[in-house]
Amino acid sequence: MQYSDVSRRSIGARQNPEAAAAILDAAADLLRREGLKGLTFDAIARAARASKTTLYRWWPNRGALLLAIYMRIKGEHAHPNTGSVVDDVAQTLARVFAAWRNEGRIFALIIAEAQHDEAVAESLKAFRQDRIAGWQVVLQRAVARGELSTDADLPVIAESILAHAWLYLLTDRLDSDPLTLASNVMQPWLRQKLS
Amino acid sequence: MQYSDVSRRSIGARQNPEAAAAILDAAADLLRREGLKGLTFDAIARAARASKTTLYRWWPNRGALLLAIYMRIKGEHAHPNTGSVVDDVAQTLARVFAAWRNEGRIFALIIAEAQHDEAVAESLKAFRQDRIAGWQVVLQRAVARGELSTDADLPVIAESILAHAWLYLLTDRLDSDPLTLASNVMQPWLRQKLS
Amino acid sequence: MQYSDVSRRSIGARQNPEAAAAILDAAADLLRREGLKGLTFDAIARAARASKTTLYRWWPNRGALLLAIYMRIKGEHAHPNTGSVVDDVAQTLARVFAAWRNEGRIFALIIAEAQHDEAVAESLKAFRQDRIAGWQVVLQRAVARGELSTDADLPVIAESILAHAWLYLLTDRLDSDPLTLASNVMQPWLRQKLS
Amino acid sequence: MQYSDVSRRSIGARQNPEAAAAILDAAADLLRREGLKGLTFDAIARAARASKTTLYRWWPNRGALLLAIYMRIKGEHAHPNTGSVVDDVAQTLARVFAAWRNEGRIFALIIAEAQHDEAVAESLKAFRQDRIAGWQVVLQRAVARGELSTDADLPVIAESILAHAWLYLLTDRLDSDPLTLASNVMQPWLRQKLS
DNA sequence: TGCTAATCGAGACGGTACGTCGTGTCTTTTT
DNA sequence: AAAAAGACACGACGTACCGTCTCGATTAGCA
Repeated sequence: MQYSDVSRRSIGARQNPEAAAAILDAAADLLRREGLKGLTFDAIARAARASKTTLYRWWPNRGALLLAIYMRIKGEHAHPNTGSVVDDVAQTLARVFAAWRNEGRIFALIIAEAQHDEAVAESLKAFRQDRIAGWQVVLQRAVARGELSTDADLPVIAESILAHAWLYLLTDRLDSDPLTLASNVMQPWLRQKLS
Repeated sequence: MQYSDVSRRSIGARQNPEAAAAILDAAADLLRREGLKGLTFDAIARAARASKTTLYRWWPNRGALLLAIYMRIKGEHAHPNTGSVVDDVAQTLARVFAAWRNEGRIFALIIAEAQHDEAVAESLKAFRQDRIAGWQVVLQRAVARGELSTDADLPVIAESILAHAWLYLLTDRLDSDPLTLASNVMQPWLRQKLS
Repeated sequence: MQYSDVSRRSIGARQNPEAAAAILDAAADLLRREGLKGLTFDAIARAARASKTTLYRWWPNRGALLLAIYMRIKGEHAHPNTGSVVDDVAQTLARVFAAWRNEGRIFALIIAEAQHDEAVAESLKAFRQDRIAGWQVVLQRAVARGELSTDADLPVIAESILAHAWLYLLTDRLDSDPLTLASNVMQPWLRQKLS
Repeated sequence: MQYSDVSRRSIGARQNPEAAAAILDAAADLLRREGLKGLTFDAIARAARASKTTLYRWWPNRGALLLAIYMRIKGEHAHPNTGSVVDDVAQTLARVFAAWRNEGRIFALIIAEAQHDEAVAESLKAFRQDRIAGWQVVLQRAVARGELSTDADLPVIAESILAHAWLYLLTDRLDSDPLTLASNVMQPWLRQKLS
């Protein structure tokens, strides 16, 4: 099956963003329709009327492509600011879990792919570090509010959140209540515990 | 490279245990030497001097084979009792990480396989719940010692430990210092916090 | 386009002659219809409903395949025995030229292929030596008849005939009169020259 | 590997001879170093620091390019006059074979290319007829000397020499002894035969 | 004792994907 | 108008794995 009707041309000695867009569209579509097994470079090229060379020029391996698909679908998001770090975490987890569910668990597949593909592992590492950094914003606000101690090890907390999120993804529990999870994860770090 | 020197014969109208053993040995060995990529049915058959028919007869897919390898390798183990929950956790993590490293990260591949193999996912779930239960022993001793509050949610703590262990496995950080990790994970739950 | 309707199965741990036959049929057909450019391993496999692996198992390179096609089309032939070596050569050349014409000049393509493919060159060399040996039969009869001197260097004469035949093939003169050519080539070697 | 260090620029609305020269140099060099397989438009462009556009503008196909390379390399040469036709032929063959060897057997590739390129075939035909005419000079001297009969068919003899030369080229036997070949080819035509 | 039935090694088979390479066309920017 | 540069669609290359199959040899248990 073919995704685009027409193929594109070169636009000179530089990469054509239209090609990348068409490829990602076709790939995301394929993934949704056929699952991970159907997401081959051959099939994507066929569907996008692109050449495999072009695919490999943009993304040198399957993992890079998966990450690109993921990034494109995920979109941007700001961290919520509810005034409570537990709620902030809960809301963020809710949004992330929803996204993971809708995308056919692409992200789980990326993690799986990283287990036997060095390059994917590398890309995933960079992505993970970016996410860890992202959580710091939320946590720093909690410190400012006095919810967390000023000497709390924020990267450790961020990684803990991430570890739980991944576990829930990998064990197919994305339907769990995010608030409960957020509470379980964050509770021990809070300064004033509920009596 | 070839694992067995001689090939086996049929021993009549029943399965030959030697064949199964040779196959699992060869598979485990391949996994250690060549990594996850090299663990193909073709390569295993070649190395074990077995026929693909035999492999497929016993283990119809890669997931089944992986679980068989893992079950064969992993042995039993008791939880240590050092008098400090952080040390207990650290020692256990050290042992688990060492095992995971030596096995060529089979367990990571099983998690990966579970992402697109229902049967493997099911087996993995049972295994995970067993591990969670196992941690309770260590944590209950900590409660008895007064390190943890009596109303601490032990399954939540156990799952937190597991989440971090998995994260470290999946992100290829099995060489990290187990004590640091144990400390980071357990610290917030301890009763005596630093003022 | 597809040549065979059904694909074949394995017939055990040995090559299936039906597969080879279907492949050669499809290849010959493709060559006739599409020319040398269309004769790719991919296209042949597609047309014959065979896997590329099977093609490569039988013929490791294009030249070997070309030779096989040639051999299959060419068929067997005995050297004529007219009582005159010039006529024998003329008749054989006539038959060879006719075959070369009908086959879309496959043999010229084989020679061409041999110019940049070591393996083809090797196969062609073996074939050529076989042909040289074949000519000896005709020449020995001529020696017996007294047409050629007993100390004539038969391989040299045979190679001379072959050189001329190749030249006519490669320069697209297969329509030339074989008797004139035979006469030109053989005349100087004959013992009794026509006055 | 790169043939030119710097790339050239346009010299206005006309072709840049430096570009043509660099391209032919690079092509000839590539042919010598990498063989016929390595002589691709991509590789030439890379080595000559030229753009493929320029290559295709000047030589629309491989045959045209090959002929250009050959014309550029081959120089002029006179036929030797040793007093013996066999030696004349031997010396000429020696020179031709040496040239063919040094050129990376370009001429063989031209013959090959002519098998599926009409234009190349045409050029090759003209070249061949020129060579036949060239041989007449040598043969006429032999007639004058009495080595050949006055009613010998010189074009036939010339073509015979050429047929053998081509055969040796195409079957990769350019290292053969030219004197033996010349003797084998010319012997039967000589007037004084060994009794 | 001979027959049946299942297993074994072996490896060919049709498929399909891989990642790379060459082809000929194109656009852009510079001269 | 020509030059370098290089992206593009296309499609072939040769290899690897997959899962299925057929074969001939083997051997235990049943008749």
